[in-house]
Amino acid sequence: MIKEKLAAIVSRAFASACRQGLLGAIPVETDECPAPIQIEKPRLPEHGDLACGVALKLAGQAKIAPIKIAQAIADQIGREDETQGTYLESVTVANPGFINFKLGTGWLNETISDVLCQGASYGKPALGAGKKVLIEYVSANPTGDLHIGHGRNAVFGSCLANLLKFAGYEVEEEFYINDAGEQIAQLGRCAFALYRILLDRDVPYPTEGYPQEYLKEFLEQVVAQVGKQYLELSEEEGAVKLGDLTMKVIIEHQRVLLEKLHIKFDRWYSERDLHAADKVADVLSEFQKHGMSYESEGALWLKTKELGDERDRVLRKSSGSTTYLANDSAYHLDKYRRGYDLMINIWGADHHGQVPGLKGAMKALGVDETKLEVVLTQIVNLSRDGQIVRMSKRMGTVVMLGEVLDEVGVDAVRYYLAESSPQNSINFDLELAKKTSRENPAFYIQYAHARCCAILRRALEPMQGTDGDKPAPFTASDLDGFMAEYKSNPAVFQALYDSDSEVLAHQKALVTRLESFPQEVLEAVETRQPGRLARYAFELANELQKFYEVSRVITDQLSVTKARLGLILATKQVLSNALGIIGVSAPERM
RNA sequence: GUGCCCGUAGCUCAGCUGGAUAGAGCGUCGGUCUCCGAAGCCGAAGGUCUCGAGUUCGAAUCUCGACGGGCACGCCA
Repeated sequence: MIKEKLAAIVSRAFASACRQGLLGAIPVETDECPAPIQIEKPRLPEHGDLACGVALKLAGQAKIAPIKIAQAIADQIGREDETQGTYLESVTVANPGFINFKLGTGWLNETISDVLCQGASYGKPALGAGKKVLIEYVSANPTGDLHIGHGRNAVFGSCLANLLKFAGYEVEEEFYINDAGEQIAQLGRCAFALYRILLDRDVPYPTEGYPQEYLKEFLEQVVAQVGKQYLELSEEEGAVKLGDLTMKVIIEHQRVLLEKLHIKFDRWYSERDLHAADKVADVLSEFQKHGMSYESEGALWLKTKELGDERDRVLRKSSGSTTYLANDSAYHLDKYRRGYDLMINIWGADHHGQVPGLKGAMKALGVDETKLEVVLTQIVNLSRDGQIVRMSKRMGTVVMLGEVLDEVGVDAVRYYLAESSPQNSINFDLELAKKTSRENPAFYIQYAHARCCAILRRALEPMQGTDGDKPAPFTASDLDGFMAEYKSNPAVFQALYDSDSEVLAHQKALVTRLESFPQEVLEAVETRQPGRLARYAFELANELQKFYEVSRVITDQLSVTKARLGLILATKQVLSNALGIIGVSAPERM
């Protein structure tokens, strides 16, 4: 990476300047720069391609003006062998103490060559190698449809999984089904009543529970499957039977919907299995063994207050049934025993209050709780015609994920839901998303990719002109030959640049953007923010468009055409890599 | 009442391990196709970064306090 190479150069220059006693109060024997050397892209183009502000940070210790430090360091740089020739065009110093670099084309050309050599692996960091990660997300209750909030959780989890896979982790994606407990019993009661109502029986619908409207479509499917055969069951048996049938239909509905969003789980983990394998009882005895639980008022409590929570929490109610925390502890202990290096849960922010309890439980079990990360995704506010639609299961105004998908399309939904950082809420206006669907960022990025493909097709097609048709510029085997050259000789790319400084700036900007992809990936992984790559893809698309406006790719000069075709191929590759991580398709034409 | 998240252009959002004149998109207004996809590009207008203190040579960024919005505080799940 260029930034690293520059940082190394600055670091050597620092040591050299230091030895010569040019850095004020900083001792001459200091070899390691006491401030981090960060290379950044300046906001303004006249400040060069890259810049380093380390002199500002050293000013305090050196007790001399930052500009003098910058000058002293910059003076050392020209003497390095590596900077001779094509790599660095200029090194200048600017107030208040920045060192500004104007890049030559050496590294840029190597970047393009690198992209083409590495292809779909370009930008892949090595940090995940050999590490196993479990990402648990969505985990919606099997009692109803998925809404847009689930969609956000789903898209975020899926993008994070893609990102970590790209980074070399061995990733498993898991959906935890809460298919036990009181909510399922309640679903059963509602389902059995609605079943009979749909079959013209006059029975009362439970006042407590899920609204009829909400369950109707699922019960209609159940009726279609099983007919009248359960009509005469007792209330108790009917609730169990219809609850199970309805739940199956709902889970299948959720699975199909998620698949439409291009999400496929490796495992659907059932809470019932947890109970059936006595894992909840196990975890309770583990707590006991660690001396972390006690009985009081007929209930069993976990000593979470000792472990950073605000109070102790109940594990087993006086009724004898276990709490959500106990079940969840059992589930997470099971995850630990499966041996992952990292476990990430994606939860809706409305569950943030559970984090201390679960973390406390993991501490109580003596497992390394830092292996468990919980990412909270804030809510999605949907609006329609500018009116906010509140999401409440009790109201008929809920907009379901399926509806949004049908209206806006998978790619746009994934892009919009992936783009924002999880801790920020999203305002998703359906009418706006539809109205601007041709101009939305997802489309724009795809358009850029399609444009690259169109140019490459052009290179292989006969040219039609007013003075008659000309044969196709190149054949497929010509392009294969070019590719071999691109990979082995970065100098072929020298021909792509213009001498006009404004045009040259666009050309360099595009390559520089390709160059920063690996860094973007690294930062996205470290901060668990795949959304950064969505925004990166947009910026790359924008650089391509600017390049395209001023740089004709297919020209009558072979060396120029060859170099620019290579750049187009590289841009297409990186767009595709970035889109792949956020799960948006990269179309050849549109 | 307590805890967590958020507050940046008319709207939607970046930037937040402190650094140069705070950036995009949409919307608005104005340019731009005999030429590889104009679904594009260029330009203009639009900001006391909610407010107030503090730390600092320097704060949208860090600290504290207001104000505003959201969420959570069960022997529910």
